[in-house]
Amino acid sequence: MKLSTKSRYGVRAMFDMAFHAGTLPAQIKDISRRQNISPRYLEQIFQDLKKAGLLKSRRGPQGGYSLTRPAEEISIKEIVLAAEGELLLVNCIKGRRKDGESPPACEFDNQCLTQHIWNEGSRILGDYFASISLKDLCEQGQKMGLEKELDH
Amino acid sequence: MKLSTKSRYGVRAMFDMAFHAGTLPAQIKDISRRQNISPRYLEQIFQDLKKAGLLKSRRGPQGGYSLTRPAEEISIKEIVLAAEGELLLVNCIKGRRKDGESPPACEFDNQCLTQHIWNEGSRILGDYFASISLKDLCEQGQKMGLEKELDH
DNA sequence: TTATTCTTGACAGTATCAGTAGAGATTTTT
DNA sequence: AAAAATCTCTACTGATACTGTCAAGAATAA
Repeated sequence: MKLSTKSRYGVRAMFDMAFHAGTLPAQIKDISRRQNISPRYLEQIFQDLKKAGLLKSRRGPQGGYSLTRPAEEISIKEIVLAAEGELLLVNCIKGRRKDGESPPACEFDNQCLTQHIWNEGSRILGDYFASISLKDLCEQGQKMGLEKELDH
Repeated sequence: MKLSTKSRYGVRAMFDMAFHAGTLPAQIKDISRRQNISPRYLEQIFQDLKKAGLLKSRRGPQGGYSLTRPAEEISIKEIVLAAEGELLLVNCIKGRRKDGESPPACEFDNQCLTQHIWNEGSRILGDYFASISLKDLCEQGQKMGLEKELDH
């Protein structure tokens, strides 16, 4: 029931980008240094975040990554979702495809009382994460007196 | 971010016991048959639930397990807690022992903005699980027309 | 052209999960 | 006292996912 480090690093990295944002894209090496995350690993995470449409990139000198949207429009939920793949406490019924080819669902299917609990729990958690934006984190960081190290 | 099968099986098994409760203790073999859970694995889970004080046991013929408290006084949170060991989305700060020997905490410690989010998420999830009792599940099971198979 | 930076895919060690298994302890029944 | 039923404890195992590392390549700015 633990979040993977991808989620935690992902959120930290995205916050870092929003907090230290300058005019030029932020680079892996700076983010990984400030956040103490393995740069090679962060690369992978950023690919996930990019696929999810949260980041855009630019190669070459002066290149790097930048947020695709303003910080107040990016929620923790989106980041966790992109990093984790999904936000479900159980695997029971995920899928439920329309083409009839349903994945190996729980054998109790709709008769399962506990299914509802896990789904509701997932929803509640997702709603909480959705209620927090990167901007919220930035404001909190400023209150705490975190130093801004402007990227360029 | 998935719950382990211990939690899911644990809740199902505890519900099963509450729902089919007779005068004598419920036995592993009956519960595992009805819930389609490996009996040897369920043994292990029940040891955890027993250590947590949710179950009591009796050996020998006519022996088995029974709930230590009425179904309305046992919440899903307690079961998940017993099976999962803890209800925390991250490992960052758990521990914080008083003897100074603190476990390897997150290097950012209190400066970590995201820590608060994960802790709050854990709390919210725990509160939801705490709001549901085994009795609630039993009532729902009755509404759904689940057949009771009284143990003895 | 060169240096910089992201991109893609493969690889590996470790830990955890999910389950199996065997031998032992306790209790009831006969 | 013996036998059978049931829980108890510990160890083991195969599969999977997690948490990285690494190498070679592609794009871009200077």
